[in-house]
Amino acid sequence: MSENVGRWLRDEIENAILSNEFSPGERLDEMVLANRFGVSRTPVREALMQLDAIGLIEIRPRRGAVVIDPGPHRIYEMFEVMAELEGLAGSLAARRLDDEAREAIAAAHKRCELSAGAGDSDAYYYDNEAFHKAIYAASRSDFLAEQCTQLHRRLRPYRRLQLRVRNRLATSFTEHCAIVDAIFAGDGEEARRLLRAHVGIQGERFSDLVASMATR
Amino acid sequence: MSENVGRWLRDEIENAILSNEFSPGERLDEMVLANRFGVSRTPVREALMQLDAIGLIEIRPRRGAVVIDPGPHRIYEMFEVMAELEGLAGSLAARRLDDEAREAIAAAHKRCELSAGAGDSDAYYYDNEAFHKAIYAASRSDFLAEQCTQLHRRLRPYRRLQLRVRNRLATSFTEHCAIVDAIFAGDGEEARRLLRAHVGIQGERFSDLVASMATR
DNA sequence: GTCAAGTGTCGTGTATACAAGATCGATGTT
DNA sequence: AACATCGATCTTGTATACACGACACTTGAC
Repeated sequence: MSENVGRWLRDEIENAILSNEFSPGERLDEMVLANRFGVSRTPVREALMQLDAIGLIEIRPRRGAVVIDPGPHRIYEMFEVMAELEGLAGSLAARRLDDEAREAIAAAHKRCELSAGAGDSDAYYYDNEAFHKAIYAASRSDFLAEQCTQLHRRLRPYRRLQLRVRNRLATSFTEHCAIVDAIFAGDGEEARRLLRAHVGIQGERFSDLVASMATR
Repeated sequence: MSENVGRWLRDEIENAILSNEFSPGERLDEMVLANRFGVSRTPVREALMQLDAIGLIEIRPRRGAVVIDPGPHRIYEMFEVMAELEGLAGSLAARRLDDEAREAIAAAHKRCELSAGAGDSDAYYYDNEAFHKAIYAASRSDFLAEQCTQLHRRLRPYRRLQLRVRNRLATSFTEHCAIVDAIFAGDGEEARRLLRAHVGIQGERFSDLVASMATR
């Protein structure tokens, strides 16, 4: 539990939303949440205000809070922006790479290889996350790293779906290999291009998924 | 005044911070703010929680809120990210341009020409903002437009300093011309490159400014 | 039978009260 | 004289109380 209840609740509710425990469009009743977590309405409200500011929920005056449903199109837009930011991170990483960052990326890449080889999509999910975070760190831009991490979190639920798609694990790892090569070679533009494609393809795959579900 | 006091206060305090009325590092006392705006502590706290979530202030548990001082390096990082996002917006705008967006950009560009010609840096400041917003809108990506607008706001105080630099007005407008040409020609990659440079140079100029002040 | 208006109930918005921790100063000791 | 410890005061964190608005249900009229 964090130092103050409000912040703890924010994380709790945020996780509940991102893990789809609270579905998009669902109403978040302050008293229900307060009872569930055994606190009063005050810290619950503070948590909700913060989630509203972040954009995870919407508080309509006098009408309560609902979980925002980004909708397929907006999710695609988010992937599009994410692709650009990851591309920048890769480009900077290639230019600014030092031994420490190199080791971190190599280690994360190695773990991805193991979980991809084992076909363990849950394990790969986490190792993949660590791999991308290693690249953010290597960019040596704190602000960029924060922006990427935040978007990564927001897109987590939609990304997770895709690893179950046939062959995506192997394809993803192959793309990682090329990315690592480009970064280690110091080729910033190539790293940018590859990462942009690597992330962008997830947005497109997501679109395909939605389209196939809509026409089903 | 917005529909509820909390949201109104958030905007009010946010503006006060962005216009440097509250300086970086300054302590924000809840009671002082409450008295100043004639409300109780509750909505003040809600506003502060939101500003904390956005990253404008930091609330240290039991020790109060202070305005975050990004520091020159982080501001440079923010310009770097902004350059990338504006580049993406320009690239999308070039590809997706329709008549309405074309008109909006042309009109905003025209106003920039007038204020630049008059050497009116205050007017140019606002016209420039409108010009960039027209490009965000032309990108037809709501999420991207929001991200750009948010960063634009955050960087406002630092951007404003620069228009006073000698010849920056004319240079900026010249860059705008090339950007408009690329977008209207449908050349996404050129628009991306030009916008990236246009925004990126502001980060570099800011760095120069800081450096010159530090060695003064 | 359907639609509209009014009333009641529920939930949010703001204020206030109380509790707990942090800071600063004073006093005592080394 | 300087440092540490204890205490008072001030500020934040949480709870509770009250007020106002929204929504739903009921009742009456057309």
